[in-house]
Amino acid sequence: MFFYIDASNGVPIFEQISRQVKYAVARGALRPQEMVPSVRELAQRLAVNPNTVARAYRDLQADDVLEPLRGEGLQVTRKAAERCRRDRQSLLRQRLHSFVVEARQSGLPDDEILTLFQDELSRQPLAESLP
Amino acid sequence: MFFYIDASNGVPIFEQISRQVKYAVARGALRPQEMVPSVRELAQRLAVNPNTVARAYRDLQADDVLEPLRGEGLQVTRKAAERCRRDRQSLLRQRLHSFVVEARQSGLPDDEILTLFQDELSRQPLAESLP
Amino acid sequence: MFFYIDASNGVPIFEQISRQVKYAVARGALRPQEMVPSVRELAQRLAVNPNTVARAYRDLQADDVLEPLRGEGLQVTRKAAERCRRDRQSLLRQRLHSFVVEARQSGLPDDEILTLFQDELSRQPLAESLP
Amino acid sequence: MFFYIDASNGVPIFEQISRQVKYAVARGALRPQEMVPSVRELAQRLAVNPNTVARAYRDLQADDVLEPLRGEGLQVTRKAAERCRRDRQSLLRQRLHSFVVEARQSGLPDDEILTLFQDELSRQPLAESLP
DNA sequence: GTGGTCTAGACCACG
DNA sequence: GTGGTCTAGACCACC
Repeated sequence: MFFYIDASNGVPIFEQISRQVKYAVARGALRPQEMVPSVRELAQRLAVNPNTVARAYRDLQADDVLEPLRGEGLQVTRKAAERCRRDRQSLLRQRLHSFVVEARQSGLPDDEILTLFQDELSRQPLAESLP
Repeated sequence: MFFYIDASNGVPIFEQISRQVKYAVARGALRPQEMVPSVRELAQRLAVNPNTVARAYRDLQADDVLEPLRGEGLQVTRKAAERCRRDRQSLLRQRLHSFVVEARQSGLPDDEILTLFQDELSRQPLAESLP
Repeated sequence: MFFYIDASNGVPIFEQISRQVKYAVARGALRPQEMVPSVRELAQRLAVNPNTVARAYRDLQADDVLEPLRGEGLQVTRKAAERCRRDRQSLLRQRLHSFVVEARQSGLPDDEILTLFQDELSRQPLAESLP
Repeated sequence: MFFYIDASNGVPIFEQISRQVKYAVARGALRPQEMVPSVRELAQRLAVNPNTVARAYRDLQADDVLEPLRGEGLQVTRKAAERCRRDRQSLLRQRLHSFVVEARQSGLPDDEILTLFQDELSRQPLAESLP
């Protein structure tokens, strides 16, 4: 299974879903031409409203990451891999940017920001972050 | 002065205000016993509705960062400095945590995460981040 | 139902609402996991602005009495019952305390204070106080 | 000295002052024809804005409890004693009434309300309540 | 449908 | 002058 939803996260659920699909494609866990789970199935698995999954899939189609396979469901597009790697980079950059802006505004000195960052990296071993 | 609001930020304005007050206290730009700008004045300065500022100030009272001086306005509490430094640490930690979780999930290798981070730090010189 | 608002009471409406929710939970009229009326519905029922109800509900979330069920509404938290019973006790104690302080300061002898109290208790039969 | 102000009480300061003057008259600590302290002096003693004391004195004049003695200050009126005893009774009744209403609404059983009351009475020995 | 944010403007209490 | 409450109504995001 390739993702995990945190309902008390502030980030909208539909966006968590669509991002994680992109990330899965970016890192090769989901390959072009492969089918994604049906709306119903995924909704049940994540204990989430089907509308929410549908919305995520809709967004992913708009981004040319998924495309319908007539009557069969949705599959990852051919160009998805490249696109998702680009998106991953820019999504992360963007989050990082806003974090650094805030950290700077807060007046925390650079060395302490760096310490926080290294702490965090070492606290999250790679293994547990890919359930 | 110590406020900078970004209306197209996703983060609610009232929360940007209350955070920045906390940060200002945390870094010593605003000291215990000092008065904060009046609701009306700050509202005008930020081109924002007075109710929005009032809400931020109300939240800060609930967090024991501000207290009323009857008929005079609001002042920073005695214990605010300590509290705000703690809050700053935990607010930033929290944002960093969710970033690292996402970066890891995205499958981006650690060295590239680090590169992103260093890029961002060097791209935002200290001077321009405290307007 | 469990609300009765007195607009000419001095006590702000939003606070009357949040208190009564707590009391309803404390006495078991509203149980953990149960949904509270929607903001709009309650506002209409009490002939009050929706913002006012929203504020009460916001305060209750801050007190961990309510929690959002995304897109569904607000429900009473699991720990609410215990918390509300404690709050009820302390809210009433506090009011009683300030009353007794004032009664004593006024120089009214203890036996007359007691008489006032008993009068009041017998004048408000239980039936009419839970409309 | 016959009263004591609690600034963090919710009750407006000017009202605390005027009530306590009435109570002092009611219990005979302040007698008809006696002078009350000047606005300035009392304001300084209570560490309060002179306007606040002035407002209290204004209200007391409107209630015929104080009257000006040309150029000398304010004195307690002849009819004040009777009037203040009446007011004391009705002020306390009123507070008690709203307390009982709330206690009943809260669903706390009568015997527990009574227990709270007795606790409070025994916890505040007469001596310390008249500083 | 739900709650959340924001604006605009009125009114009040306090000092 | 200060903050606080309330109303009215618009707009948005989420489910």
